[in-house]
Amino acid sequence: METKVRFAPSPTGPLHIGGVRTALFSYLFAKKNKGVFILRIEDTDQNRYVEGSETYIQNALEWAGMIPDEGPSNGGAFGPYRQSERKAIYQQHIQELIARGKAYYAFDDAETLAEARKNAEIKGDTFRYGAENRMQFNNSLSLTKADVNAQLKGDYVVRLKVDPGNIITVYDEIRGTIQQDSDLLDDKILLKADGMPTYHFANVVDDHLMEITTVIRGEEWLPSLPIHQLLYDAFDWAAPQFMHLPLILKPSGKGKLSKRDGDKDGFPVFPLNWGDTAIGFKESGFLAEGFINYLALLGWNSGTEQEVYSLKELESNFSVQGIQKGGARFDYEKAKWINHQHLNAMEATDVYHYDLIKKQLQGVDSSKHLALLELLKERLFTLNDLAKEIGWMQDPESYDEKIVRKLLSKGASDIMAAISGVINDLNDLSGLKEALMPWAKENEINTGVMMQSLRIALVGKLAGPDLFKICSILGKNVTLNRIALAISFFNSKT
RNA sequence: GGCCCGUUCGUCUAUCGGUUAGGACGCCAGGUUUUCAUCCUGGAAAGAGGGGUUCGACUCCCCUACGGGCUACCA
Repeated sequence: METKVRFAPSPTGPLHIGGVRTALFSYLFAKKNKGVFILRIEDTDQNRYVEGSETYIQNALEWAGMIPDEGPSNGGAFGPYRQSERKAIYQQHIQELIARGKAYYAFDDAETLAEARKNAEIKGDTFRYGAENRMQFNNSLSLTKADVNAQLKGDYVVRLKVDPGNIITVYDEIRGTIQQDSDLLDDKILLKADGMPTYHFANVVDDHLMEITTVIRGEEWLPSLPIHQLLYDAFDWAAPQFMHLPLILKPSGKGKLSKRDGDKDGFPVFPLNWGDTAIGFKESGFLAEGFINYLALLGWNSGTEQEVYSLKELESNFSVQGIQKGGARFDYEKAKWINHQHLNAMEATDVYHYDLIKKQLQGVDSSKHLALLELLKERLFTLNDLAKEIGWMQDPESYDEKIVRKLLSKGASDIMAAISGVINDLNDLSGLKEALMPWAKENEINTGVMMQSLRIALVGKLAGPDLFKICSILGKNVTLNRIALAISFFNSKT
């Protein structure tokens, strides 16, 4: 049987990093098994619907390189792929469940239930709408047929009829067998008063109809797995296999990772920008593969010591055995390091394709762009790091005075003047090192002082890439000019 | 509160009864770079606690602690 995995987010805002990882594991599992990856939009809650979310989800998946084989935008044989467009399907199936005696109508209003909940709480109990008390409420099990028919003209919901006294056994591929006493389960609402299904019902019906073989979702769904199993049983359907992924936790402290953590410590928790309210990994200078690579490592490992993977490598190396049970803390430093590995492995010409890179290169002579990237890409952890690495393309605004004083006492001005002479005799500066080093030796000039003086003259401080490469990129005129500028500054200090 | 899941260096993790408990990020030191970063080498750093089972437990079982999730006509 062909493996079919779905990613089923709700369009309630930008896709969180945890959602992306669920998508990633689903995608990887599908690809690993030469199966199908499906996107299904779970928009059954009209109150929480946020405009633009679906587009965001699509864009995020596309950026990450996880293109769905079937979904709302590209269709497929099992559509529609938006739950809001499948109302008739749910209606039909809810009728089947009622006919089978596995579900029933309920007419209790919100106040009644709220009060019952409050009373239970006062007694220290957990409120449950179930076998032990369902006859005390207004529903098609407790009311006469005539009353039910009358009530059906107004608002109603449909509830699952959970039989008491059973031990429900479910199986999770990551955690193994899990058992649950059915007495502790609620008669969950399957169909809401607005005619829309709840998650539990829509999910089971759709997964079955779409012939999903493997359900991969967050750990928060584990407690409702027995309910879902009951639903499959009620329809006489075979349940798919289940994998419940561990959560992504805050970098430190308690709880799961939230947008707030990112805002506080200045890192993204979303794949892409969401208006100006949330920053994305993409805009923060991450390569899609670096981002995905890090995410894969949060809760999965190959069992080898390899940590840097391309998407393709992840697709072929992915395995359920490598999925972690416990939650994983988010670590932005490691994420950047992974990104750095990917960046470093790229050709400069490929790095140059990124808009983020081009933006930082604006105002720089375009004939020098590639040479700059060649020189600097190994220093980048994110694409956005380029700007601070090319500061020396501008004449220095100031000189590190502490170093200047030190160099002054060692005759820096005279050395620089002499260097100017050497440079002046050169046609271009690509051979500067070969010219300057022997010259210094010959004239018994301290190379340390020479190099430091030159660096201060060109950069203003003792930092940055190889000096001779800097000179070469800057060119003869700029180099000479900066040395002259530095000499006059040095002299003003004496 | 009830139910469910989890727990190896600070962090991500390897180990699937017998190991000097391995790797990576971060940190520290040294080297390369006559600078900084990169890079290379080295170092410090872990089995939550208590009971079992076993010749032998990080590994299997139980209890406790801690962490997380669920407990909506939200997903």
